[in-house]
Amino acid sequence: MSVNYLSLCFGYLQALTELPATEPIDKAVQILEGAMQEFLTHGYAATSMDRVAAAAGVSKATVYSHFGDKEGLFEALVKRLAQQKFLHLTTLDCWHEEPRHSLPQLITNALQHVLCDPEHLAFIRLIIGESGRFPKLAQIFVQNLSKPGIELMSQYLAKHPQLNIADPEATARIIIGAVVYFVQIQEMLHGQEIVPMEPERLINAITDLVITHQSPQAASI
Amino acid sequence: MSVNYLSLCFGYLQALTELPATEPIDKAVQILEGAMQEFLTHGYAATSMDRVAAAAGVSKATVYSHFGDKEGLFEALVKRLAQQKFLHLTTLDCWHEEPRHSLPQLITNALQHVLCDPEHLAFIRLIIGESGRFPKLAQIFVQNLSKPGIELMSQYLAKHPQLNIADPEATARIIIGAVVYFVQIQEMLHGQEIVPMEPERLINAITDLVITHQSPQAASI
DNA sequence: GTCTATAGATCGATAGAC
DNA sequence: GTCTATCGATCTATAGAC
Repeated sequence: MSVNYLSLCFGYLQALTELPATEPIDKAVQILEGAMQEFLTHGYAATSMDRVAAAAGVSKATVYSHFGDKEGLFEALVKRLAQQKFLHLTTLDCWHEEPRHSLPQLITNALQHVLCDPEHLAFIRLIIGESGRFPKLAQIFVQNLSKPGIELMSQYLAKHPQLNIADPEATARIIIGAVVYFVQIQEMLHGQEIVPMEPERLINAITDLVITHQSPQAASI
Repeated sequence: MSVNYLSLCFGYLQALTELPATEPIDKAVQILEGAMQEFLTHGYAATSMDRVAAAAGVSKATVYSHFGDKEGLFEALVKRLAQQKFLHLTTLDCWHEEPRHSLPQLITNALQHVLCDPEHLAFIRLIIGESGRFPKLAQIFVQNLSKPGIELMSQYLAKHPQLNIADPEATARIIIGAVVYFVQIQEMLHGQEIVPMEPERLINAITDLVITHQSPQAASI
C-alpha cells in the first residue's frame, strides 16, 4: 500500500472503525491497560478475567491467547508497572545546593509524587498484599524501585561530606523509611484523622536529625 | 532460639489442657482460629468459607450462623488480631537507662519481635493489601497498633531531654518508620539478597542519628 | 445450635467457527 | 488472531432435618 492510497482512504477507514486507525493499537497494551484497572482496584484473587476482557474491550479468549493464564497476565502487568514507575524516580535535581535546603526539597518532592498518584499507592498495596503468594514479583518491585531509591539517596548523602554520615546506605533507609511509613499510615491505612500530622513536621524532623548531626567522635567528648 | 522453644512449650501446654476437655471450646473462637489460618495464608478474596469451616472443624452453616457472612467473619478476625498483637507492644523495659544503651536495645527488641513472628508479618500484609477495600479495618489497625507504638516511642524520646528532640512525635515516626521499612524490604518483599543489610547497621545508624543530635540553636554557630 | 445437601452465580480456561 | 459459546469446578449463602 502506498502512502497516497492510505491518505485518500483515511477518512473512510476512520468512519468505519470509529478509531484513528492509521495504525492499530497494540492489543497486548490494550489488554494490560484493562488489567491494570482491574488488578489495582480489586487485587489479584478478586479480579476476574471476564472483567479484564470487558475493561480492555476484547474477548476473554484474546486475553488468554496473549498471556497464557491469569498468573501470566498478572506478572506481565507488574513488570510493566515496575518499569513505568521507575521513570518517575529519576526526576531529581538540586544536588548542588546545600543539604539544609536541598534535603527538605528532595523529601517534599518524593512525598508529593506518591501522595498525588493514587495509581502508585494502589500498586504498592497490591505488591505488599500479594508478596506472600508472588515473592518473585515482590523482588522485581524491590529491584526496580526500592533499590534504585535507596542507592540514589545513599549517593546524595555520601556526596555531602559535611553531613558526617558514617553509613550512607543505612541512613538512606532511615530517611526513605520515614517517608514511606508516613504515607502508609496517613494515606494507605487511612490514619489521617486517627494520628494526624502535617507533612511539614515530618520533613522538618528528618532534616533536623540529619543536618544537626555530629560524628560519634566529636559527640563523645 | 528462645522464641521457638517458648512456642514449642506453649503448644505442648496447650495440648495438655485440651485433654481434660470437660468443657467444649467456644465455637466462635474455634472458627476464628480456622479463619485466621486461612485468611492470613490466602488473603481475603482467595479464602473460601468451605476451607475456613474445614480448618475450624465445623460445618459451613455453623460459620454463617456465628458471623453472618464472609465480611463479618473477616471483620471479627481482624479486630481479634488487632487486640492480640497489641499486648505484644507493652513488653518494654529499660526506660531508666541512658539512651545510648536503651535505644538500640528498644529497637532490637521491636525488630526481633516482628521478624520472629510470621503471623504478625502476614497480618500486616493482609491489612495493607485489603486497606483499599476495607478502610475501616485498616483504621482499627492504626488505632490499636500504630498509634500506641508511635505514642510509646514519642514518650520515650520526650522523657530524655538530653536528646534535644524538638518534635518527639515526628521523630518517633522516623525511628519506627525506619524499622518498619527495613522489615518490609528485607522480609515482606523478600529483598534480602537484592539489597542485603545486617540489622545492626540500621540500628547503629538510627542510634547514631538520634544520640549525636544537637539542637538547631547549638548547631548554627 | 449444628449438621447435610443444594441452589444459584461466577470463576478460569478452552473448543471451534470465522 | 479474534470472536462466541460453553464446560466443569468452585464460590457464597441458605433451606431443612435433627
